[in-house]
Order: sequence, then structure tokens, then C-alpha cells
Amino acid sequence: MPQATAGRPPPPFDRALLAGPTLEAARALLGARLVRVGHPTAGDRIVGRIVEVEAYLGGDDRASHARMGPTPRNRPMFGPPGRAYVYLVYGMHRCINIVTEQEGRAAAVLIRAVEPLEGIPAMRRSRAATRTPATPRTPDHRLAAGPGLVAAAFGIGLDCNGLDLCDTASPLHLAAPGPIAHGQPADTVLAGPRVGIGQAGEPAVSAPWRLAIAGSPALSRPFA
DNA sequence: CTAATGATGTCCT
DNA sequence: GGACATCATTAGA
Repeated sequence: MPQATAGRPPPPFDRALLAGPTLEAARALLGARLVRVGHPTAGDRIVGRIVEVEAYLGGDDRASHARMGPTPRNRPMFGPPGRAYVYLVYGMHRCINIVTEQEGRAAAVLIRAVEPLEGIPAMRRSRAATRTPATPRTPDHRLAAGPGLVAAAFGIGLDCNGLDLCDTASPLHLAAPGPIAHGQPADTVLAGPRVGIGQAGEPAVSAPWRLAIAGSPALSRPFA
């Protein structure tokens, strides 16, 4: 399991990887780090490894929030790549996306699960301030094991909308994946249908655009 | 173990 | 009115 990554800050995330096709961006985001600094209440520095994402394409993707064109809610999806798109789901949970492709082409990648690396006590404090507190029995690796839990654990609110996630000066940003130890096998990537989009119909329902790192204990739910 | 359900804002048909 | 890019808890097999 990843450990002891606190020594030196990892390099920022390359915006060029987000400016291209969304499925490639989604693939590149697996293994990247999500970094929270200057948390409003929990303080400290929170870092985790992105282990599960979903790709939402603009235009033809009937499951995407952008399918009806720009609205006040989805406006960030039409902006430049690398920015945050945060929204409220089910009236109570927040989800965070990373905007992809060129400005004007609405697309984004939803972060569905993150494996905690640093600032675990701060993550627990952050969860405690939400509707979905962690209990003492919640294992560390389950603290951000779902899209709503990622936002809860990292203290992500609608105020994070539009933040530049490729800028390490942002209170919330991305960092490049950690180095692969010599001789270690590359991660196996799982692909399956996206979760909770039954209304979209085919082909959106069956498109295998949910991606994850095989074997992570932090996945939101198993793959088929 | 799986299934049902409540909470609850926003946008859809 | 219905469904939702969700989560936790309770009821049941």
C-alpha cells in the first residue's frame, strides 16, 4: 500500500493531459493525487490517490449534465480544461469533476473514489462536519470511497467551483502520480458501465466509461 | 448477505 | 410529479 509520500511535494498535474479526449484524460487521472490545503475547518494538508473516475462527454453523451446545453449549474463544464465542476446531487451530497477538452466543448471526469495518503485525521474531522460522518469503525481506506465521500473528506463545497486544479496555489489541486517503484508492475485498469445513469438510455448506459485501478481497497463498489 | 428506504435541492418531462 | 453522477440505516432471507 502507498506510504510515506510526505517528504517532497509531487509535481503539478499537466494540463495538456486534460485538454485532449476525455477518455484519455480519465485514464491519466487514475493514480494522480488530489491535494487539499487551507481547509476551512479541518486544517492541515489532505492528500489522496485517485483510484476511480467516470468520463462524461459533451454533446452526444445523454448521461452528461451538459446534454441540455449550458445552464447556471453546468457552466464550468463549458470552460477551459483543468478547472473544477462541483455540483449538488440528491439534494445533499457534493460531487467534484475535472473539466476536460477545449473551452466550449463540455466534458468532464467525475472523481468517484480516492485512497487516503496524508492528513487522515483531518479527513475524519472534515467528514464529521458533514451529513456523512465517519465512525471510529470506518477504516482509513474507506474515508473517500465514493463520489459524495470524496467531497466530504476533502471539504469540497460549491465554493470550490471553478478552481484551477492544475495550479498548485489553489486550495484544492491535482498532483502527478507518484513514481513507480523499479520492477513494479503497472496498475491494471478496470472499465465498466457508469453508475446511476439509468435515465440516459443506450448507448450511454452500457458505455464502459467508469474506470478504476484494480485491487484498490477504496473503490466505491465492485466491478461486474 | 441483499433489498428497501429516508433525507432533500434542482432540474427534468 | 419523477428522477437524480448518493449514503447510511434498517429490515429481511
